[in-house]
Amino acid sequence: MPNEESRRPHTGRRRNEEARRAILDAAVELIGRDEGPVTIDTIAAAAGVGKQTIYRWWPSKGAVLLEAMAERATADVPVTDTGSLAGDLDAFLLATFRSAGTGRTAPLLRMVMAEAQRDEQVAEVMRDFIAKRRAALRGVLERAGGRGEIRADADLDLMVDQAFGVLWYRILIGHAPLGENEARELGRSLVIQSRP
Amino acid sequence: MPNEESRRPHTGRRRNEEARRAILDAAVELIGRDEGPVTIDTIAAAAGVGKQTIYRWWPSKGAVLLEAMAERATADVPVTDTGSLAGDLDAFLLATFRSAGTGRTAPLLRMVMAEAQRDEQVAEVMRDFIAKRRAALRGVLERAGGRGEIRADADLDLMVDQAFGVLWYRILIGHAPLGENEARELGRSLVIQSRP
DNA sequence: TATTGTCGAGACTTTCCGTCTCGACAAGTA
DNA sequence: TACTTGTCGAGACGGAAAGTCTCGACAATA
Repeated sequence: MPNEESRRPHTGRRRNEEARRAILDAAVELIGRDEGPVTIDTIAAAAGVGKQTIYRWWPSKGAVLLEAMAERATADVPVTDTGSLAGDLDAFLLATFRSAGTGRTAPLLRMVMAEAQRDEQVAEVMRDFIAKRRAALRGVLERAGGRGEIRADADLDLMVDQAFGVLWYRILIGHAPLGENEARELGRSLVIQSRP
Repeated sequence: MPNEESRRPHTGRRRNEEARRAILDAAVELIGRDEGPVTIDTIAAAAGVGKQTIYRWWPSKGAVLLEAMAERATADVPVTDTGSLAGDLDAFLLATFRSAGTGRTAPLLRMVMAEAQRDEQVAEVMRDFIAKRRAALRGVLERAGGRGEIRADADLDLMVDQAFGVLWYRILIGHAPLGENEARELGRSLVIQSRP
């Protein structure tokens, strides 16, 4: 089956980028403000948009939130190279905790994770997102391994999950803060447990 | 205001223990079987019970699932004393992973966590449950600290969250297994990072 | 035997999701 | 300029699920 896009150039009115931004921003804004329910109807109303405009471009509410989350995560957490495992971990974890643990983002992450549990389509995209974040952190560890900073029998995947596990666990339960001190202490414990 | 229970002894028909068991079991069974939706109606029907009988004793579906989860966790994971940190951690983590990572329980945990994100009442009880689990593991670490097995500046709360963080993160995302090997490897990394 | 509270069953209301339809409008085509 | 195509905001609509309410039956106690 040939691709229909290639047979015929696009006709008709184009997608409104302003509507897309308004939807993503309204969703995050509603969740962060924490006043009343966050539904497709309230998001559409807050964005000044019809419901169909949302469903035309996203399959579900979870997909909207997931896109907003991914947008922020990739923009806020670049991978830097300081030359040492301790430095790289500190940079990565500080940026990650700052981005995820902050006021508007944490409630967003909570709702995305909840949606992923009851919507297999959201879970699918979520796994892709998670895989990318894990690969970024794993890259930091592998680079340190190449410098001889990590013992040979260390379980890198487990270390990655320890880091993101603490992050998500604390976000979802809310029993402990996610600040700079916590990021640094976590980085330190990962360095210690992986030393040759 | 005096307690009404103390003024007048209970009269009328008593709570049916068999109905309670049937409700909790039906809920877990429905979630584990993963066929069709798990709602208050389907739980009531599967338990052979009226909806009102559920709402008389639990405020929401999440509360039912949370009770079923807590019931299993406390029964399946006793704290044992082997005399060494490595042994105690192994016993605790093996029992925990066996209980949580297994077929019927993991989907239950997923749904409870999801409910806790959108129901503050469930979240409240959830935090109590989590606090008890964390205290159990922290007790293991403190006992090891008393034996001089842990460095003085170790962050015990962070270690606890690393363990449960990995558990929940892998349950919720499903990107990696939660078997005996993983439990042992996790125990090993916690021992290494906390050595004096 | 009378009172009290639980039982199973199901009707009912409310909320939210997701689909469908409408007239208006914008972008490309003839 | 007309015509075609697809998006826009708005809202009606049906279905699913939560949670409330009522009913007659039944069990435990006074």
